Amino acid sequence: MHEMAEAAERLRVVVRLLSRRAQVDTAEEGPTRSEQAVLAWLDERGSMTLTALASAENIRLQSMGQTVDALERHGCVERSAHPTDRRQLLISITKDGRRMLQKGRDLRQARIVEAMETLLTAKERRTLVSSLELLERIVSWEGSRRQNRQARRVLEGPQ
Amino acid sequence: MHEMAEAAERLRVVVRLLSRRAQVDTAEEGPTRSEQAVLAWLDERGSMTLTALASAENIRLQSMGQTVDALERHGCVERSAHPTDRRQLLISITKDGRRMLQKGRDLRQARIVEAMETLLTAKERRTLVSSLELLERIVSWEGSRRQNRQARRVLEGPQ
DNA sequence: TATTGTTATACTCTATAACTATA
DNA sequence: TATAGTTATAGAGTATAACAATA
Repeated sequence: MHEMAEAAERLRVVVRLLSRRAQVDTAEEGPTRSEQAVLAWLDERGSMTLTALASAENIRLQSMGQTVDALERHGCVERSAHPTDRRQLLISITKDGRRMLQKGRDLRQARIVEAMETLLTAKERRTLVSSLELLERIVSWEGSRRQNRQARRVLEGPQ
Repeated sequence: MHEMAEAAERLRVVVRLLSRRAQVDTAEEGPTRSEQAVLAWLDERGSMTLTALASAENIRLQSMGQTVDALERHGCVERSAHPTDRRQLLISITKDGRRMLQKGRDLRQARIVEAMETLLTAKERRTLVSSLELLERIVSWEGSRRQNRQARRVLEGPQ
């Protein structure tokens, strides 16, 4: 029991540090992390509404609106009218957006791949890969007690 | 080669989601995540200067100043004069600070421990624990190409 | 001159509240 | 009345720049 509490603590810390590093590593260049996530969804899905994007990322509609606004200002996405429901707007990725997506992937992966290859043995790399599935399971778990105040996340998406 | 790029991508995504979950899970109650980290350092080390805290968390002195200011306003830490060097201020945790630290630990760990115990088998838990050491190694790696513009981090601390 | 710290300002990512337009 | 989206505002967690005090 104590053992899992300690593991949870270490996980929390390392996640916070990794998260900050991811933020710092791509400053100045390429899309921000949340922009990157949106571009990846649009690249995979073709086009999505704001509501769908917000639900996919498990954030509020209004928060997603700000990210999409920024992407639109940079010419990475476009809004277009929904064919039948005039309340909805379909958001799609542009050619420039795809370029940004690739640039973001390259920038973000470079350091972490180098770290994995430099620091870990082949066996350790396998352990790490195995644990990814476990972390993904944990992060998509909704908890047993209270429901989130928000709609279910759709976690099977890209980034 | 491709395999590690994919692993890096998955790691990046899961870290971002875990990080947001950690943010959301403790809203409204207890210390914020960065306050929590500072309280944990002070609890372990007794007292530290602002510079030492900033270096420990690998953030700028000015950023740490803001976190410490907030903690001081809430009565969780105190500043006191350094015995010999009048430029330095020693920051230490108060009794209220220790209470907050414990509260934060309880709040933050509850969900993740429950997830680990509910979702993972004993073997999977061992895999996860093994991978923590690997992630810690990766996050403390400085990279081979360019040096960070910042001082080295001291990573062996608590949270 | 180098080190420690403060103050001012800004950006990212998320939130809530109040609103409009359409179904 | 419910749903899709916008606008305004705020807080957490960083950052940089310019400064003052002390070593």
